[in-house]
Amino acid sequence: MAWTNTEIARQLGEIAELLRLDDADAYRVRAYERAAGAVGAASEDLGQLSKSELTDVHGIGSSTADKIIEFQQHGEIGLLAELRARVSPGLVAMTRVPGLGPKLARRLHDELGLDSLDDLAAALDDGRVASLDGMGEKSAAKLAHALERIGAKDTDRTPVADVLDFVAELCRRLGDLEAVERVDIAGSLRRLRETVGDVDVLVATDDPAAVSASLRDDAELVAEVLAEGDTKLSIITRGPGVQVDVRLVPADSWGAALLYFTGSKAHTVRIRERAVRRGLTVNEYGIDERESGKRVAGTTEEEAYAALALPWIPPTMREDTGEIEAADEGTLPRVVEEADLQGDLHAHSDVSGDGKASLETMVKAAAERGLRWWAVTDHAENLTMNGATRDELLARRERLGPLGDKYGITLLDGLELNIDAQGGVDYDDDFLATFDWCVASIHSMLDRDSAQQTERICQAMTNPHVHTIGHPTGRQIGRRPGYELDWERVFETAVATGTALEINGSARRLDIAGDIVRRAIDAGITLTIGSDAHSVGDLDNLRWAVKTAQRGWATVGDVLNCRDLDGVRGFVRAKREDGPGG
DNA sequence: GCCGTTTTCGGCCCGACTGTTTTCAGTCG
Repeated sequence: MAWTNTEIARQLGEIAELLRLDDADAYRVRAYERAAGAVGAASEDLGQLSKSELTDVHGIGSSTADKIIEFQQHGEIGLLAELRARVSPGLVAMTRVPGLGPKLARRLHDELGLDSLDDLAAALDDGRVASLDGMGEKSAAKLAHALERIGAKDTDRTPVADVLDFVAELCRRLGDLEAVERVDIAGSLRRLRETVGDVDVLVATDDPAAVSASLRDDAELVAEVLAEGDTKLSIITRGPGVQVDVRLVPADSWGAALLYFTGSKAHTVRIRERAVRRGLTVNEYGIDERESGKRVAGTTEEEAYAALALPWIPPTMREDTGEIEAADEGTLPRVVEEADLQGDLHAHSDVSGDGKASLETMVKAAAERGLRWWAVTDHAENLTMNGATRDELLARRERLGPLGDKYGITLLDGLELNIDAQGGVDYDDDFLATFDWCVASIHSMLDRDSAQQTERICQAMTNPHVHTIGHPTGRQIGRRPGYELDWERVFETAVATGTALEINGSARRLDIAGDIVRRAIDAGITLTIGSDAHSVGDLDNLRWAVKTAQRGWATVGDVLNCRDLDGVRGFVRAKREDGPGG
């Protein structure tokens, strides 16, 4: 079988990491990092390509192409095997400590014989690290502290769901300060990566010292100050205990700073290289002519991109996965935006047990958000403890018309069905046929293997009354991985049966993820967006679902929620009439 | 190791913060 791009990218990434520790030429390291990124972003299976096809991919040259072919043929890359033999795993582990990079790790290993995090802790404790040339008590104390911090966590990244509320409050407080003109989230949180390493917050101000001092002294938000300078304050927060870097810039640098600090790193590097080719230089303060130093852009992001002859690129697409090339060629898709949504296709009321708000409260909130239609998809009866009975659902049905009229929104009579071990769902076809909209999801037997979960989902899709599959992989970010579905089979079955796949907007789920969204679109799948709201506040999840859709380059045409009521009903009808048994 | 609107060779993105080395290297994003 062919190796996946993900695995090839991992191999190349590990080569880069080990080369860096082996003190290799920095540009050679970077070349492997870039190649790994290019492989990870490729939409076709690189394991199948010839050498000349491989070198056609930007970032892959002759040498890397040989490595990929070597891996495909032998399941191993000789260079990586050599590096693994030469660079000890303990050395790699030590570089996981924030503030401890490859140079210092190498010295600790060579000069002090340290070869694990335990060795490092001991050497910090007895003063050997502090006594190294160029080190001192303060450096050692910082490392000891950083080591303690990573020791308490099993990963150095935090799920977005754990930081969103806290960061919103932090931004609100910053925004209330006299000296603050603008405040916004940048970094991976703006791009909505599913986990964040640290949080970047951008502040426009004429008085950075005042802003920095105000936040630094806010004991409710700040557990610890890591660094404080004229343009940056780094803190560890209370609450989620995450690092937040607050960048302080003048208002006329806002756009350049937003571009710079939103990243991704790969995207901004490409941007700066493009600038150099055009005789410009880009930093967080602006875009300047290289020769004269004359400022040509910087106040807004649109202006900054325009100075590089590019349209504005949505933050969610800035991963260097082809967006710069597409923008350059004028083929960047206009991705779906929250304002394009006409409705929500997955949400709950307290008719099913885990809903936290009444049907009327939810309907009112949905209408106030400007949605034209809203599908209430309470849990069906097989969900132990929480499912609604047939009678409860029939009673709910009677209320939908009047409530819709009262609040000026059309309500779709919906269900969230439970996919059982064999791919069946809660109710018979006759009863299901009386509903407007059905999501079907796996809520039980989450430990089944990949083949079984794929089979359950594909079987459920053959039901003419199952319109979309809810949170398809079942993942909960930071808690449990999703099942490894056989995507090719899932896509084929979805197309054959006219079934959609959901992008679930719960920040804990973001399921399916952006990279799968992109593959699904290529396969011709229709996507649905679901807030999976169990409370009024959860309706905000639509925003996260939309951002996830953008990460997969989804357009209005790919997302069922962007259609009017007739469009949704047409999709439902097409499935019932054309699907197996329809 | 990769790449080409100066180049098939010789470059390759930019700046802040920290600690400590009185002029800068390492790390980070």
